[in-house]
Amino acid sequence: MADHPHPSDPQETSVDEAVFHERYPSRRLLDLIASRWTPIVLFCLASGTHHYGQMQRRIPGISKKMLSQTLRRLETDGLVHREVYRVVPPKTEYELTELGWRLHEPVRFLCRWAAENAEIFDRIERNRTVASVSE
Amino acid sequence: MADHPHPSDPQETSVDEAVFHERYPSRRLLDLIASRWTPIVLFCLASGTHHYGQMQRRIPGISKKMLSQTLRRLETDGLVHREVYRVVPPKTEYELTELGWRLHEPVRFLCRWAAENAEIFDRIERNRTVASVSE
DNA sequence: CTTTCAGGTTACCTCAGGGTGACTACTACC
DNA sequence: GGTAGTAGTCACCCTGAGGTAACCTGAAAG
Repeated sequence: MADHPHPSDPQETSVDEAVFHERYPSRRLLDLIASRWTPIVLFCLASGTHHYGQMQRRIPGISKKMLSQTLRRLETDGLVHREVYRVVPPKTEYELTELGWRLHEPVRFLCRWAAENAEIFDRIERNRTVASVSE
Repeated sequence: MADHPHPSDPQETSVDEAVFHERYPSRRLLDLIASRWTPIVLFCLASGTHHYGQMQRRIPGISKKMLSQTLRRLETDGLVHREVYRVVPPKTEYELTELGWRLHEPVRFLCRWAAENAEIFDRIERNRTVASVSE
């Protein structure tokens, strides 16, 4: 599948070597923010410490399962701190760690860029619908 | 699933309304760059016009199917221009459109940020392996 | 006795993204 | 007649992300 590099083409160094190998930071960053709920949860916590139920209310459409799953992943990654209070009824608090705050930065950039360039996405959508009509 | 907003909590406006609704630019941008091969192909074409086979050689691990599928999606979205030369053997050229170039911008930012903050991902990986060992 | 509340877990199902391998077309070259 | 080279498509399968619904805990309140 991965061909031998073409000896006859001098400028043909692989893209992957440069930036997108699985273990390169760019790929890792993409993997982190690509999952559906991660950036949303990150954003939610960026506005302050939250309880579980509070987050579920603030993020419409998220299921309990996905909320805990996402939080657990972020916790083991060290991006979110989870503080459990052994009271009845239970109480748990989530907040971003320093690492979490740093990751919030590129996500915030993406959102701002997307908002400022919103018209790009309208153009893309138009292209897409034109294509599907004349197909 | 999505609860009624809690009337007793004044600051509890939904995160989704703010930035991550399906139709909001930030979500659209994420959807675009989240798929495995899209940013790679974008990056590859950012270094100049390419032929199909040239790209397959420069992007190790990509299958013919995913390469054409990705290129087709980018084409119908208007991010990539495809020029077919009806010669034998066949020849096709791909290049970024103006729209494609604009989308290359945030992707490039992500890569640069990731490279500059590479140590974050090492820390995350360490956290992850520690967690899996003591589990 | 059973319902409520917060904060979950578990089992089960679906669907899309992605991978593999075979096959196509057309001509030139050996 | 066979094979190579380019640019694909097609049919099939597999995996993992994500969704749904039921269940659990433990004390307190009705």
